[in-house]
Amino acid sequence: MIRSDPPDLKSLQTLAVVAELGSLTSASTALGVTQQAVSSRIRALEVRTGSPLVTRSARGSQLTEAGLLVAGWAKDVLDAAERFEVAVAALRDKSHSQLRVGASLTIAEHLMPEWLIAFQTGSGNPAAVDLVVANSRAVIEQLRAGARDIGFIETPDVPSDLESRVIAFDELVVVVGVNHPWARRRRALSAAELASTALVVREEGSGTRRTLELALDTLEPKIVLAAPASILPTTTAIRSTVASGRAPAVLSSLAIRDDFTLGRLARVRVAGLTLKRPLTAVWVRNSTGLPENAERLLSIALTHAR
Amino acid sequence: MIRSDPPDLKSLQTLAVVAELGSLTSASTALGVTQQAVSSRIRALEVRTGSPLVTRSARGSQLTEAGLLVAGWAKDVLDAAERFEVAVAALRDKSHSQLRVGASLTIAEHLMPEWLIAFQTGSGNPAAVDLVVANSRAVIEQLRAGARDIGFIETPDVPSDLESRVIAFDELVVVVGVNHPWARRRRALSAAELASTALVVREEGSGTRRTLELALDTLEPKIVLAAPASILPTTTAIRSTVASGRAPAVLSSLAIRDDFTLGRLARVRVAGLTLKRPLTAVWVRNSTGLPENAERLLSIALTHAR
DNA sequence: CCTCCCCCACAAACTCAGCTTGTGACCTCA
DNA sequence: TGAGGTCACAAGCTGAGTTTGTGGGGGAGG
Repeated sequence: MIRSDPPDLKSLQTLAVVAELGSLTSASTALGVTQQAVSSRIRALEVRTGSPLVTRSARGSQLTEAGLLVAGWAKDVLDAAERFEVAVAALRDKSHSQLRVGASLTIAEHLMPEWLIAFQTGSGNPAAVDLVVANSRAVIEQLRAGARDIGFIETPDVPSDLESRVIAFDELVVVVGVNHPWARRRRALSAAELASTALVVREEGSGTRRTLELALDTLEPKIVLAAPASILPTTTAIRSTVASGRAPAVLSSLAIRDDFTLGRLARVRVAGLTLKRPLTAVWVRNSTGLPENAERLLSIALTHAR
Repeated sequence: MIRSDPPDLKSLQTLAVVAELGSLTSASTALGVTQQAVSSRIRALEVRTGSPLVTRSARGSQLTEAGLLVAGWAKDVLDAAERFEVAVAALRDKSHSQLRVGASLTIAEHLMPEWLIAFQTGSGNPAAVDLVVANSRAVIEQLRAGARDIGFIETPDVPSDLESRVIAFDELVVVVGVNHPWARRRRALSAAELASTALVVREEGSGTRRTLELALDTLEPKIVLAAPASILPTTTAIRSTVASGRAPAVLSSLAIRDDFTLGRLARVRVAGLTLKRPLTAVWVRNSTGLPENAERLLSIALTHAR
């Protein structure tokens, strides 16, 4: 499990700025370091990639073909880092915040970072966001107590004393490692086949497991889930077990987006079984209505979920 | 343009390993550093995020609620970093490679990293990939000369002496900054409106600009493009100009995926104008057929493009 | 209850990657 | 030809992150 050393984000950022400004010197002033520091960062990147990345001239520096390519790849990493930063900032700025948001874990993890960036970008006033992560029940309690302006939860059971709006649907999907026989199946799996197979699951009481049991329960004839292959505490642990091992798992499609596109996991379709649960925005009903910032975040969430 | 300091990937990786292994000490051996180093990295992350991330005990360390959240966000960054690493490795390993790939810039930049990860992950033998980036004509020449095993290009004009297969379609889209009036339009733009507006464009001869001119040319009555607002050399430069400024641009949908989800750019629909161009895999027709590795990359490309 | 073991925190010394400072070569443009 | 720009090389510095060394504390097992 010894991966290679991760790339240095400062160097990647430097390359991006050089690409934008067209010279090492101007990039150095923009970054607040000396020209030599920029020069050395770029050189280090060139050593690491094994190709010249910029053509230096007396009139500035242009990216080479390879440089453009690397800069493009670097942009993906830097964008991901920006999402991370904004999300963490929201977690930290619990003080003097102008918008207090509650969210369940899946939403906070996989959707909120994008929403928050759009929230900060879209408007002139950079409102401080206070994000609290809790399960659906706790989010609802905090809303009622006036401790949150708006909440995002995953359960279908929304109390009637709260306003709510469905944002999107989270689908649970069956996934296997790419070497699992099911990965090459053409025909859809039957619900009975799935239920009779030992799965890797979260501990009892987890939302995803409960949703699966409920869905199987509605089928006729009733199907009971086989004993699990193993019980693991986190989604991440399940993910890596499935990727390397032999047992399938049922996970939120939000949680496995990357693994799917990266080819680490394969999705298996199941006939006659849809495991959807709504992602819902909730807020308290009162005369003043939804605060403006909360309103904006809600509309962003609706837009992004499409 | 002075962004905040980027996060330290080593710390993020450390958090991920701690989450997986359940103790700082075991994580330290996995990472090849001392327990104190791991402890200090986690502590630094905790200072940065302003919340405790792990609960230390005599039996190991579990992630807190906040820790799980941060670890989830960190995973996105680490995955992006992995894509970067693999793509760069392909660029560097020009020697003793078992698969020689040619690709045009857009494909190499936005699709190849994912394909390469799947390529390395999916099979037991980690073949060295030699990736060369060039325009479509150069890729075709290299294929004919036997210098490449397979190529991926963006033009519809595939010579008939080569085998080819369409992978997907790249669509050009009209984008504006989020504060641009078009961003709030409900009705689609007309082609004439678009053409009479000054755009930010690549220099003459660029593929995207050519595609736009051709599409407008097929309309009846013929529409001629207005003088550009500015001419910029790279897609990145166009992107930031559009994001902050007043002029629209026409860009590949692949190039602006992130800006769109991050809320930096907004897409504008144009009535009666579809700017699609095929992304095509090409290889030489010969008796031995496509080498096995090239075959695998092709099928990965087909799968991922869906 | 005591002892051993494992896990983690604290403190001080170290070390080297990356920075700044200082300088010079080179190109371009007027 | 000189002035103003760009970038590279060299040497010293500096501090963030590391190792080394040590101690506290909680569980497990006798």
